[in-house]
Order: sequence, then structure tokens, then C-alpha cells
Amino acid sequence: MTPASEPRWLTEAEQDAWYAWRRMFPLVNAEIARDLGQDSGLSEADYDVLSVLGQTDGHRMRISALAELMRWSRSRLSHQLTRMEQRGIVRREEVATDGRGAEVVLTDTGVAAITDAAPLHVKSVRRHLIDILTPEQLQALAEVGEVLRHRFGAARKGRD
Amino acid sequence: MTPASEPRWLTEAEQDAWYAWRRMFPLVNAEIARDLGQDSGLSEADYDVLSVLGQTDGHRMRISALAELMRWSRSRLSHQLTRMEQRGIVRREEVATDGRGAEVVLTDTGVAAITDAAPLHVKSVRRHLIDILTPEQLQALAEVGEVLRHRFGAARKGRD
DNA sequence: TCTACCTGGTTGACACGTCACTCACATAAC
DNA sequence: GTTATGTGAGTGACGTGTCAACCAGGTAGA
Repeated sequence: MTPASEPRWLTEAEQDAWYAWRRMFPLVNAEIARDLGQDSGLSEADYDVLSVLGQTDGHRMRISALAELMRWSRSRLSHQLTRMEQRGIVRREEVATDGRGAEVVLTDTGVAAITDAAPLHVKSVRRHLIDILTPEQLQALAEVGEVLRHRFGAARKGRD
Repeated sequence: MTPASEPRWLTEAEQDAWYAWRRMFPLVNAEIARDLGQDSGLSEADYDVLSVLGQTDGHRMRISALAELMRWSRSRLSHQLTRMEQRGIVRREEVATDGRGAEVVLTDTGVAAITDAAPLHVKSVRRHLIDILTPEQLQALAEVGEVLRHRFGAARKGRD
């Protein structure tokens, strides 16, 4: 085999960005997740599901619709719901119009959980991320997110 | 109980930043991890361990030193090494000077794995992140990373 | 020496995510 | 109606990460 042409290794500036990227997310997210667990007994996954359901009419949604909204795989959501159901914060219900379908419903416990957790969570997010950065830095983050979102939206073609 | 004072909810700009933050990292990392798996049969965790060991003298390191360098828990590293050892890319060896200690060593297979994987990985990182962003955006990321690193360095006090 | 503590490292239980597979119901083609 | 195909959802195996408990070997003080 002829040797592959030497790849374009990262410049120093690019390495800085890449290492920052790799480091900062786990760092911040671990702190926020820890807070969430200690303050409210919830994982980030729990919180995400609860907060979406908490904003829906009747605190219920078709499972596949929820998965699509959250951009989770159905499998992932199914596993998550199983764990949440065992803890009594959500409940699955069959849906009359389609024998295959099912809905998730927040239980009263679930409603209480997300209601109690939300203010503490905001505080935590502020403390570990938002309030640390300048408005310019926040805007830069949003901008980068936007660029990447478009890039991947395009890459995934019709799948969206 | 008296109701807690209304928390400072996120402004729209802050929400944009927060959602971007939450979304972009899994998005990009999933792509890069997928590439790594398909191109080289490695997970990101594998790659990280291999690339550190690949740069050390004799392709070996004390396990606790490796954990500290990577900022992994010893437990996490131990689990990871067990899996890697089963696949033959690293090997554990006892160390003579300390009856408790152990070293990890790259096997020949491991050396080959990281050597082959590195150029492909750089290409993937460029494609999914670095080459998509402008130098200004890369710099903004590095800067944000720096701010957060300091913030958490301070928060963790002497633990570093 | 005996004891107490520290340290390096492993282990087990559990939460989480992915993948591939399965199963039941729905729908369209014939 | 029967058959093929699609779709909603769950399951099992496995990789990964955390936490707490454990164990063996070192170290220091009585």
C-alpha cells in the first residue's frame, strides 16, 4: 500500500478549541447533574422528560411524538420511561385510536417533581454556566450551536 | 412554607445559549464517535487511553498516574482497562517497587490501533467541528473553555 | 510488634445509551 | 380475505460511567 498522505493535523489554535470542547461539556454537565440529583433526586434524563411533559396539554403525549420532539431514539425513551414508571413519576396508557400506540402521562408525583425541581435547576444552570459567561460569550455559544445545527440538519438530509 | 421567591428564569438570549449548549455537544460527539467506531473499531474512551499511552515513554504508565492525567476516576479507568485488556490492546503489569501498584502497557496491537486511527480521527474532528467553524468561533470556544476551566479549578479548591 | 491509617487498585450494583431484534397492530396490494 | 410491508413500541446484550465497598500492601506511632 502507498502510505496515506500526511493528514492535516490540528494547529495550536485548533487544538485549543478542540480540547476546550472536549473538556468543558463534561465538566459543566457533571456539576449540573450532581446538583439535580442532590436537590431533586432526578437525573438529567428524568428532568428533560418531565419538563417536556410538564408543558403539554394534560401532561401527556404519544410516546413516538415525545421521542421525536426530544430527538431521542424510541428505544432510549422506552428504557427511560420504564425506569421512570417504576419510580412512579410517569405512567403509560394505551391509546384507543391505534392498537399499537401508547401515551406517557405525568403522575401527580411527577408533576410535583418537575414543579419543585425547575427553580433549583435554573439556579444551578446559572451558577455553573450562564452567570459565569459574558453576554458576548453566550451569544458566541448560541451562534456556534446554530452553525452546527444547520450543518447536521443538512447532513441528515430528509431524516428531519 | 412560605413560597420561595420567584427564581430568575433565563432570558431568551440565555435560553438560546443554554439550548445550544445542551444540543451541540451530543450532536457532534455522536458523529465523531460513530466515525471512530466505523473507521477504527474504537470507542472514544479507547481512543483517549490509547492516545495518551502512545505518547509515553515505553508506551506504559502507572495506572493512577494515567487516571490523574486524564482526570478520570480510578474506578472508571479500571473498568475501561479491563475491557481493553480483554480485547488485547493493552496489558496490565505489576510493578516491582510497590506491591500495590500496576502499570498499563500498550500491546503491539494497541500501538497499531492508535497509529492507524489517529489520522482518520483528525479528519473526522475537522469534518464535524473544526472545519465548520470560523477561526473567531474556534477562539470563542477556547475562551469559554478557559473561563469555565478556571471557574471549576477554583471551585474544586485544593483537590487539584 | 501491633495497631491504625493511608493508598493503589478492583469489584459489584446500578443508571444510562446504542444496536439489533422481536412483536403486535395497521395498511395496501393482490 | 390473504399476504406483504410499514410502523409503534418493548427487550436483551453490551459498553460505559458513578458510587460505595473492599482488599492488599505500605507507613508511622504506641
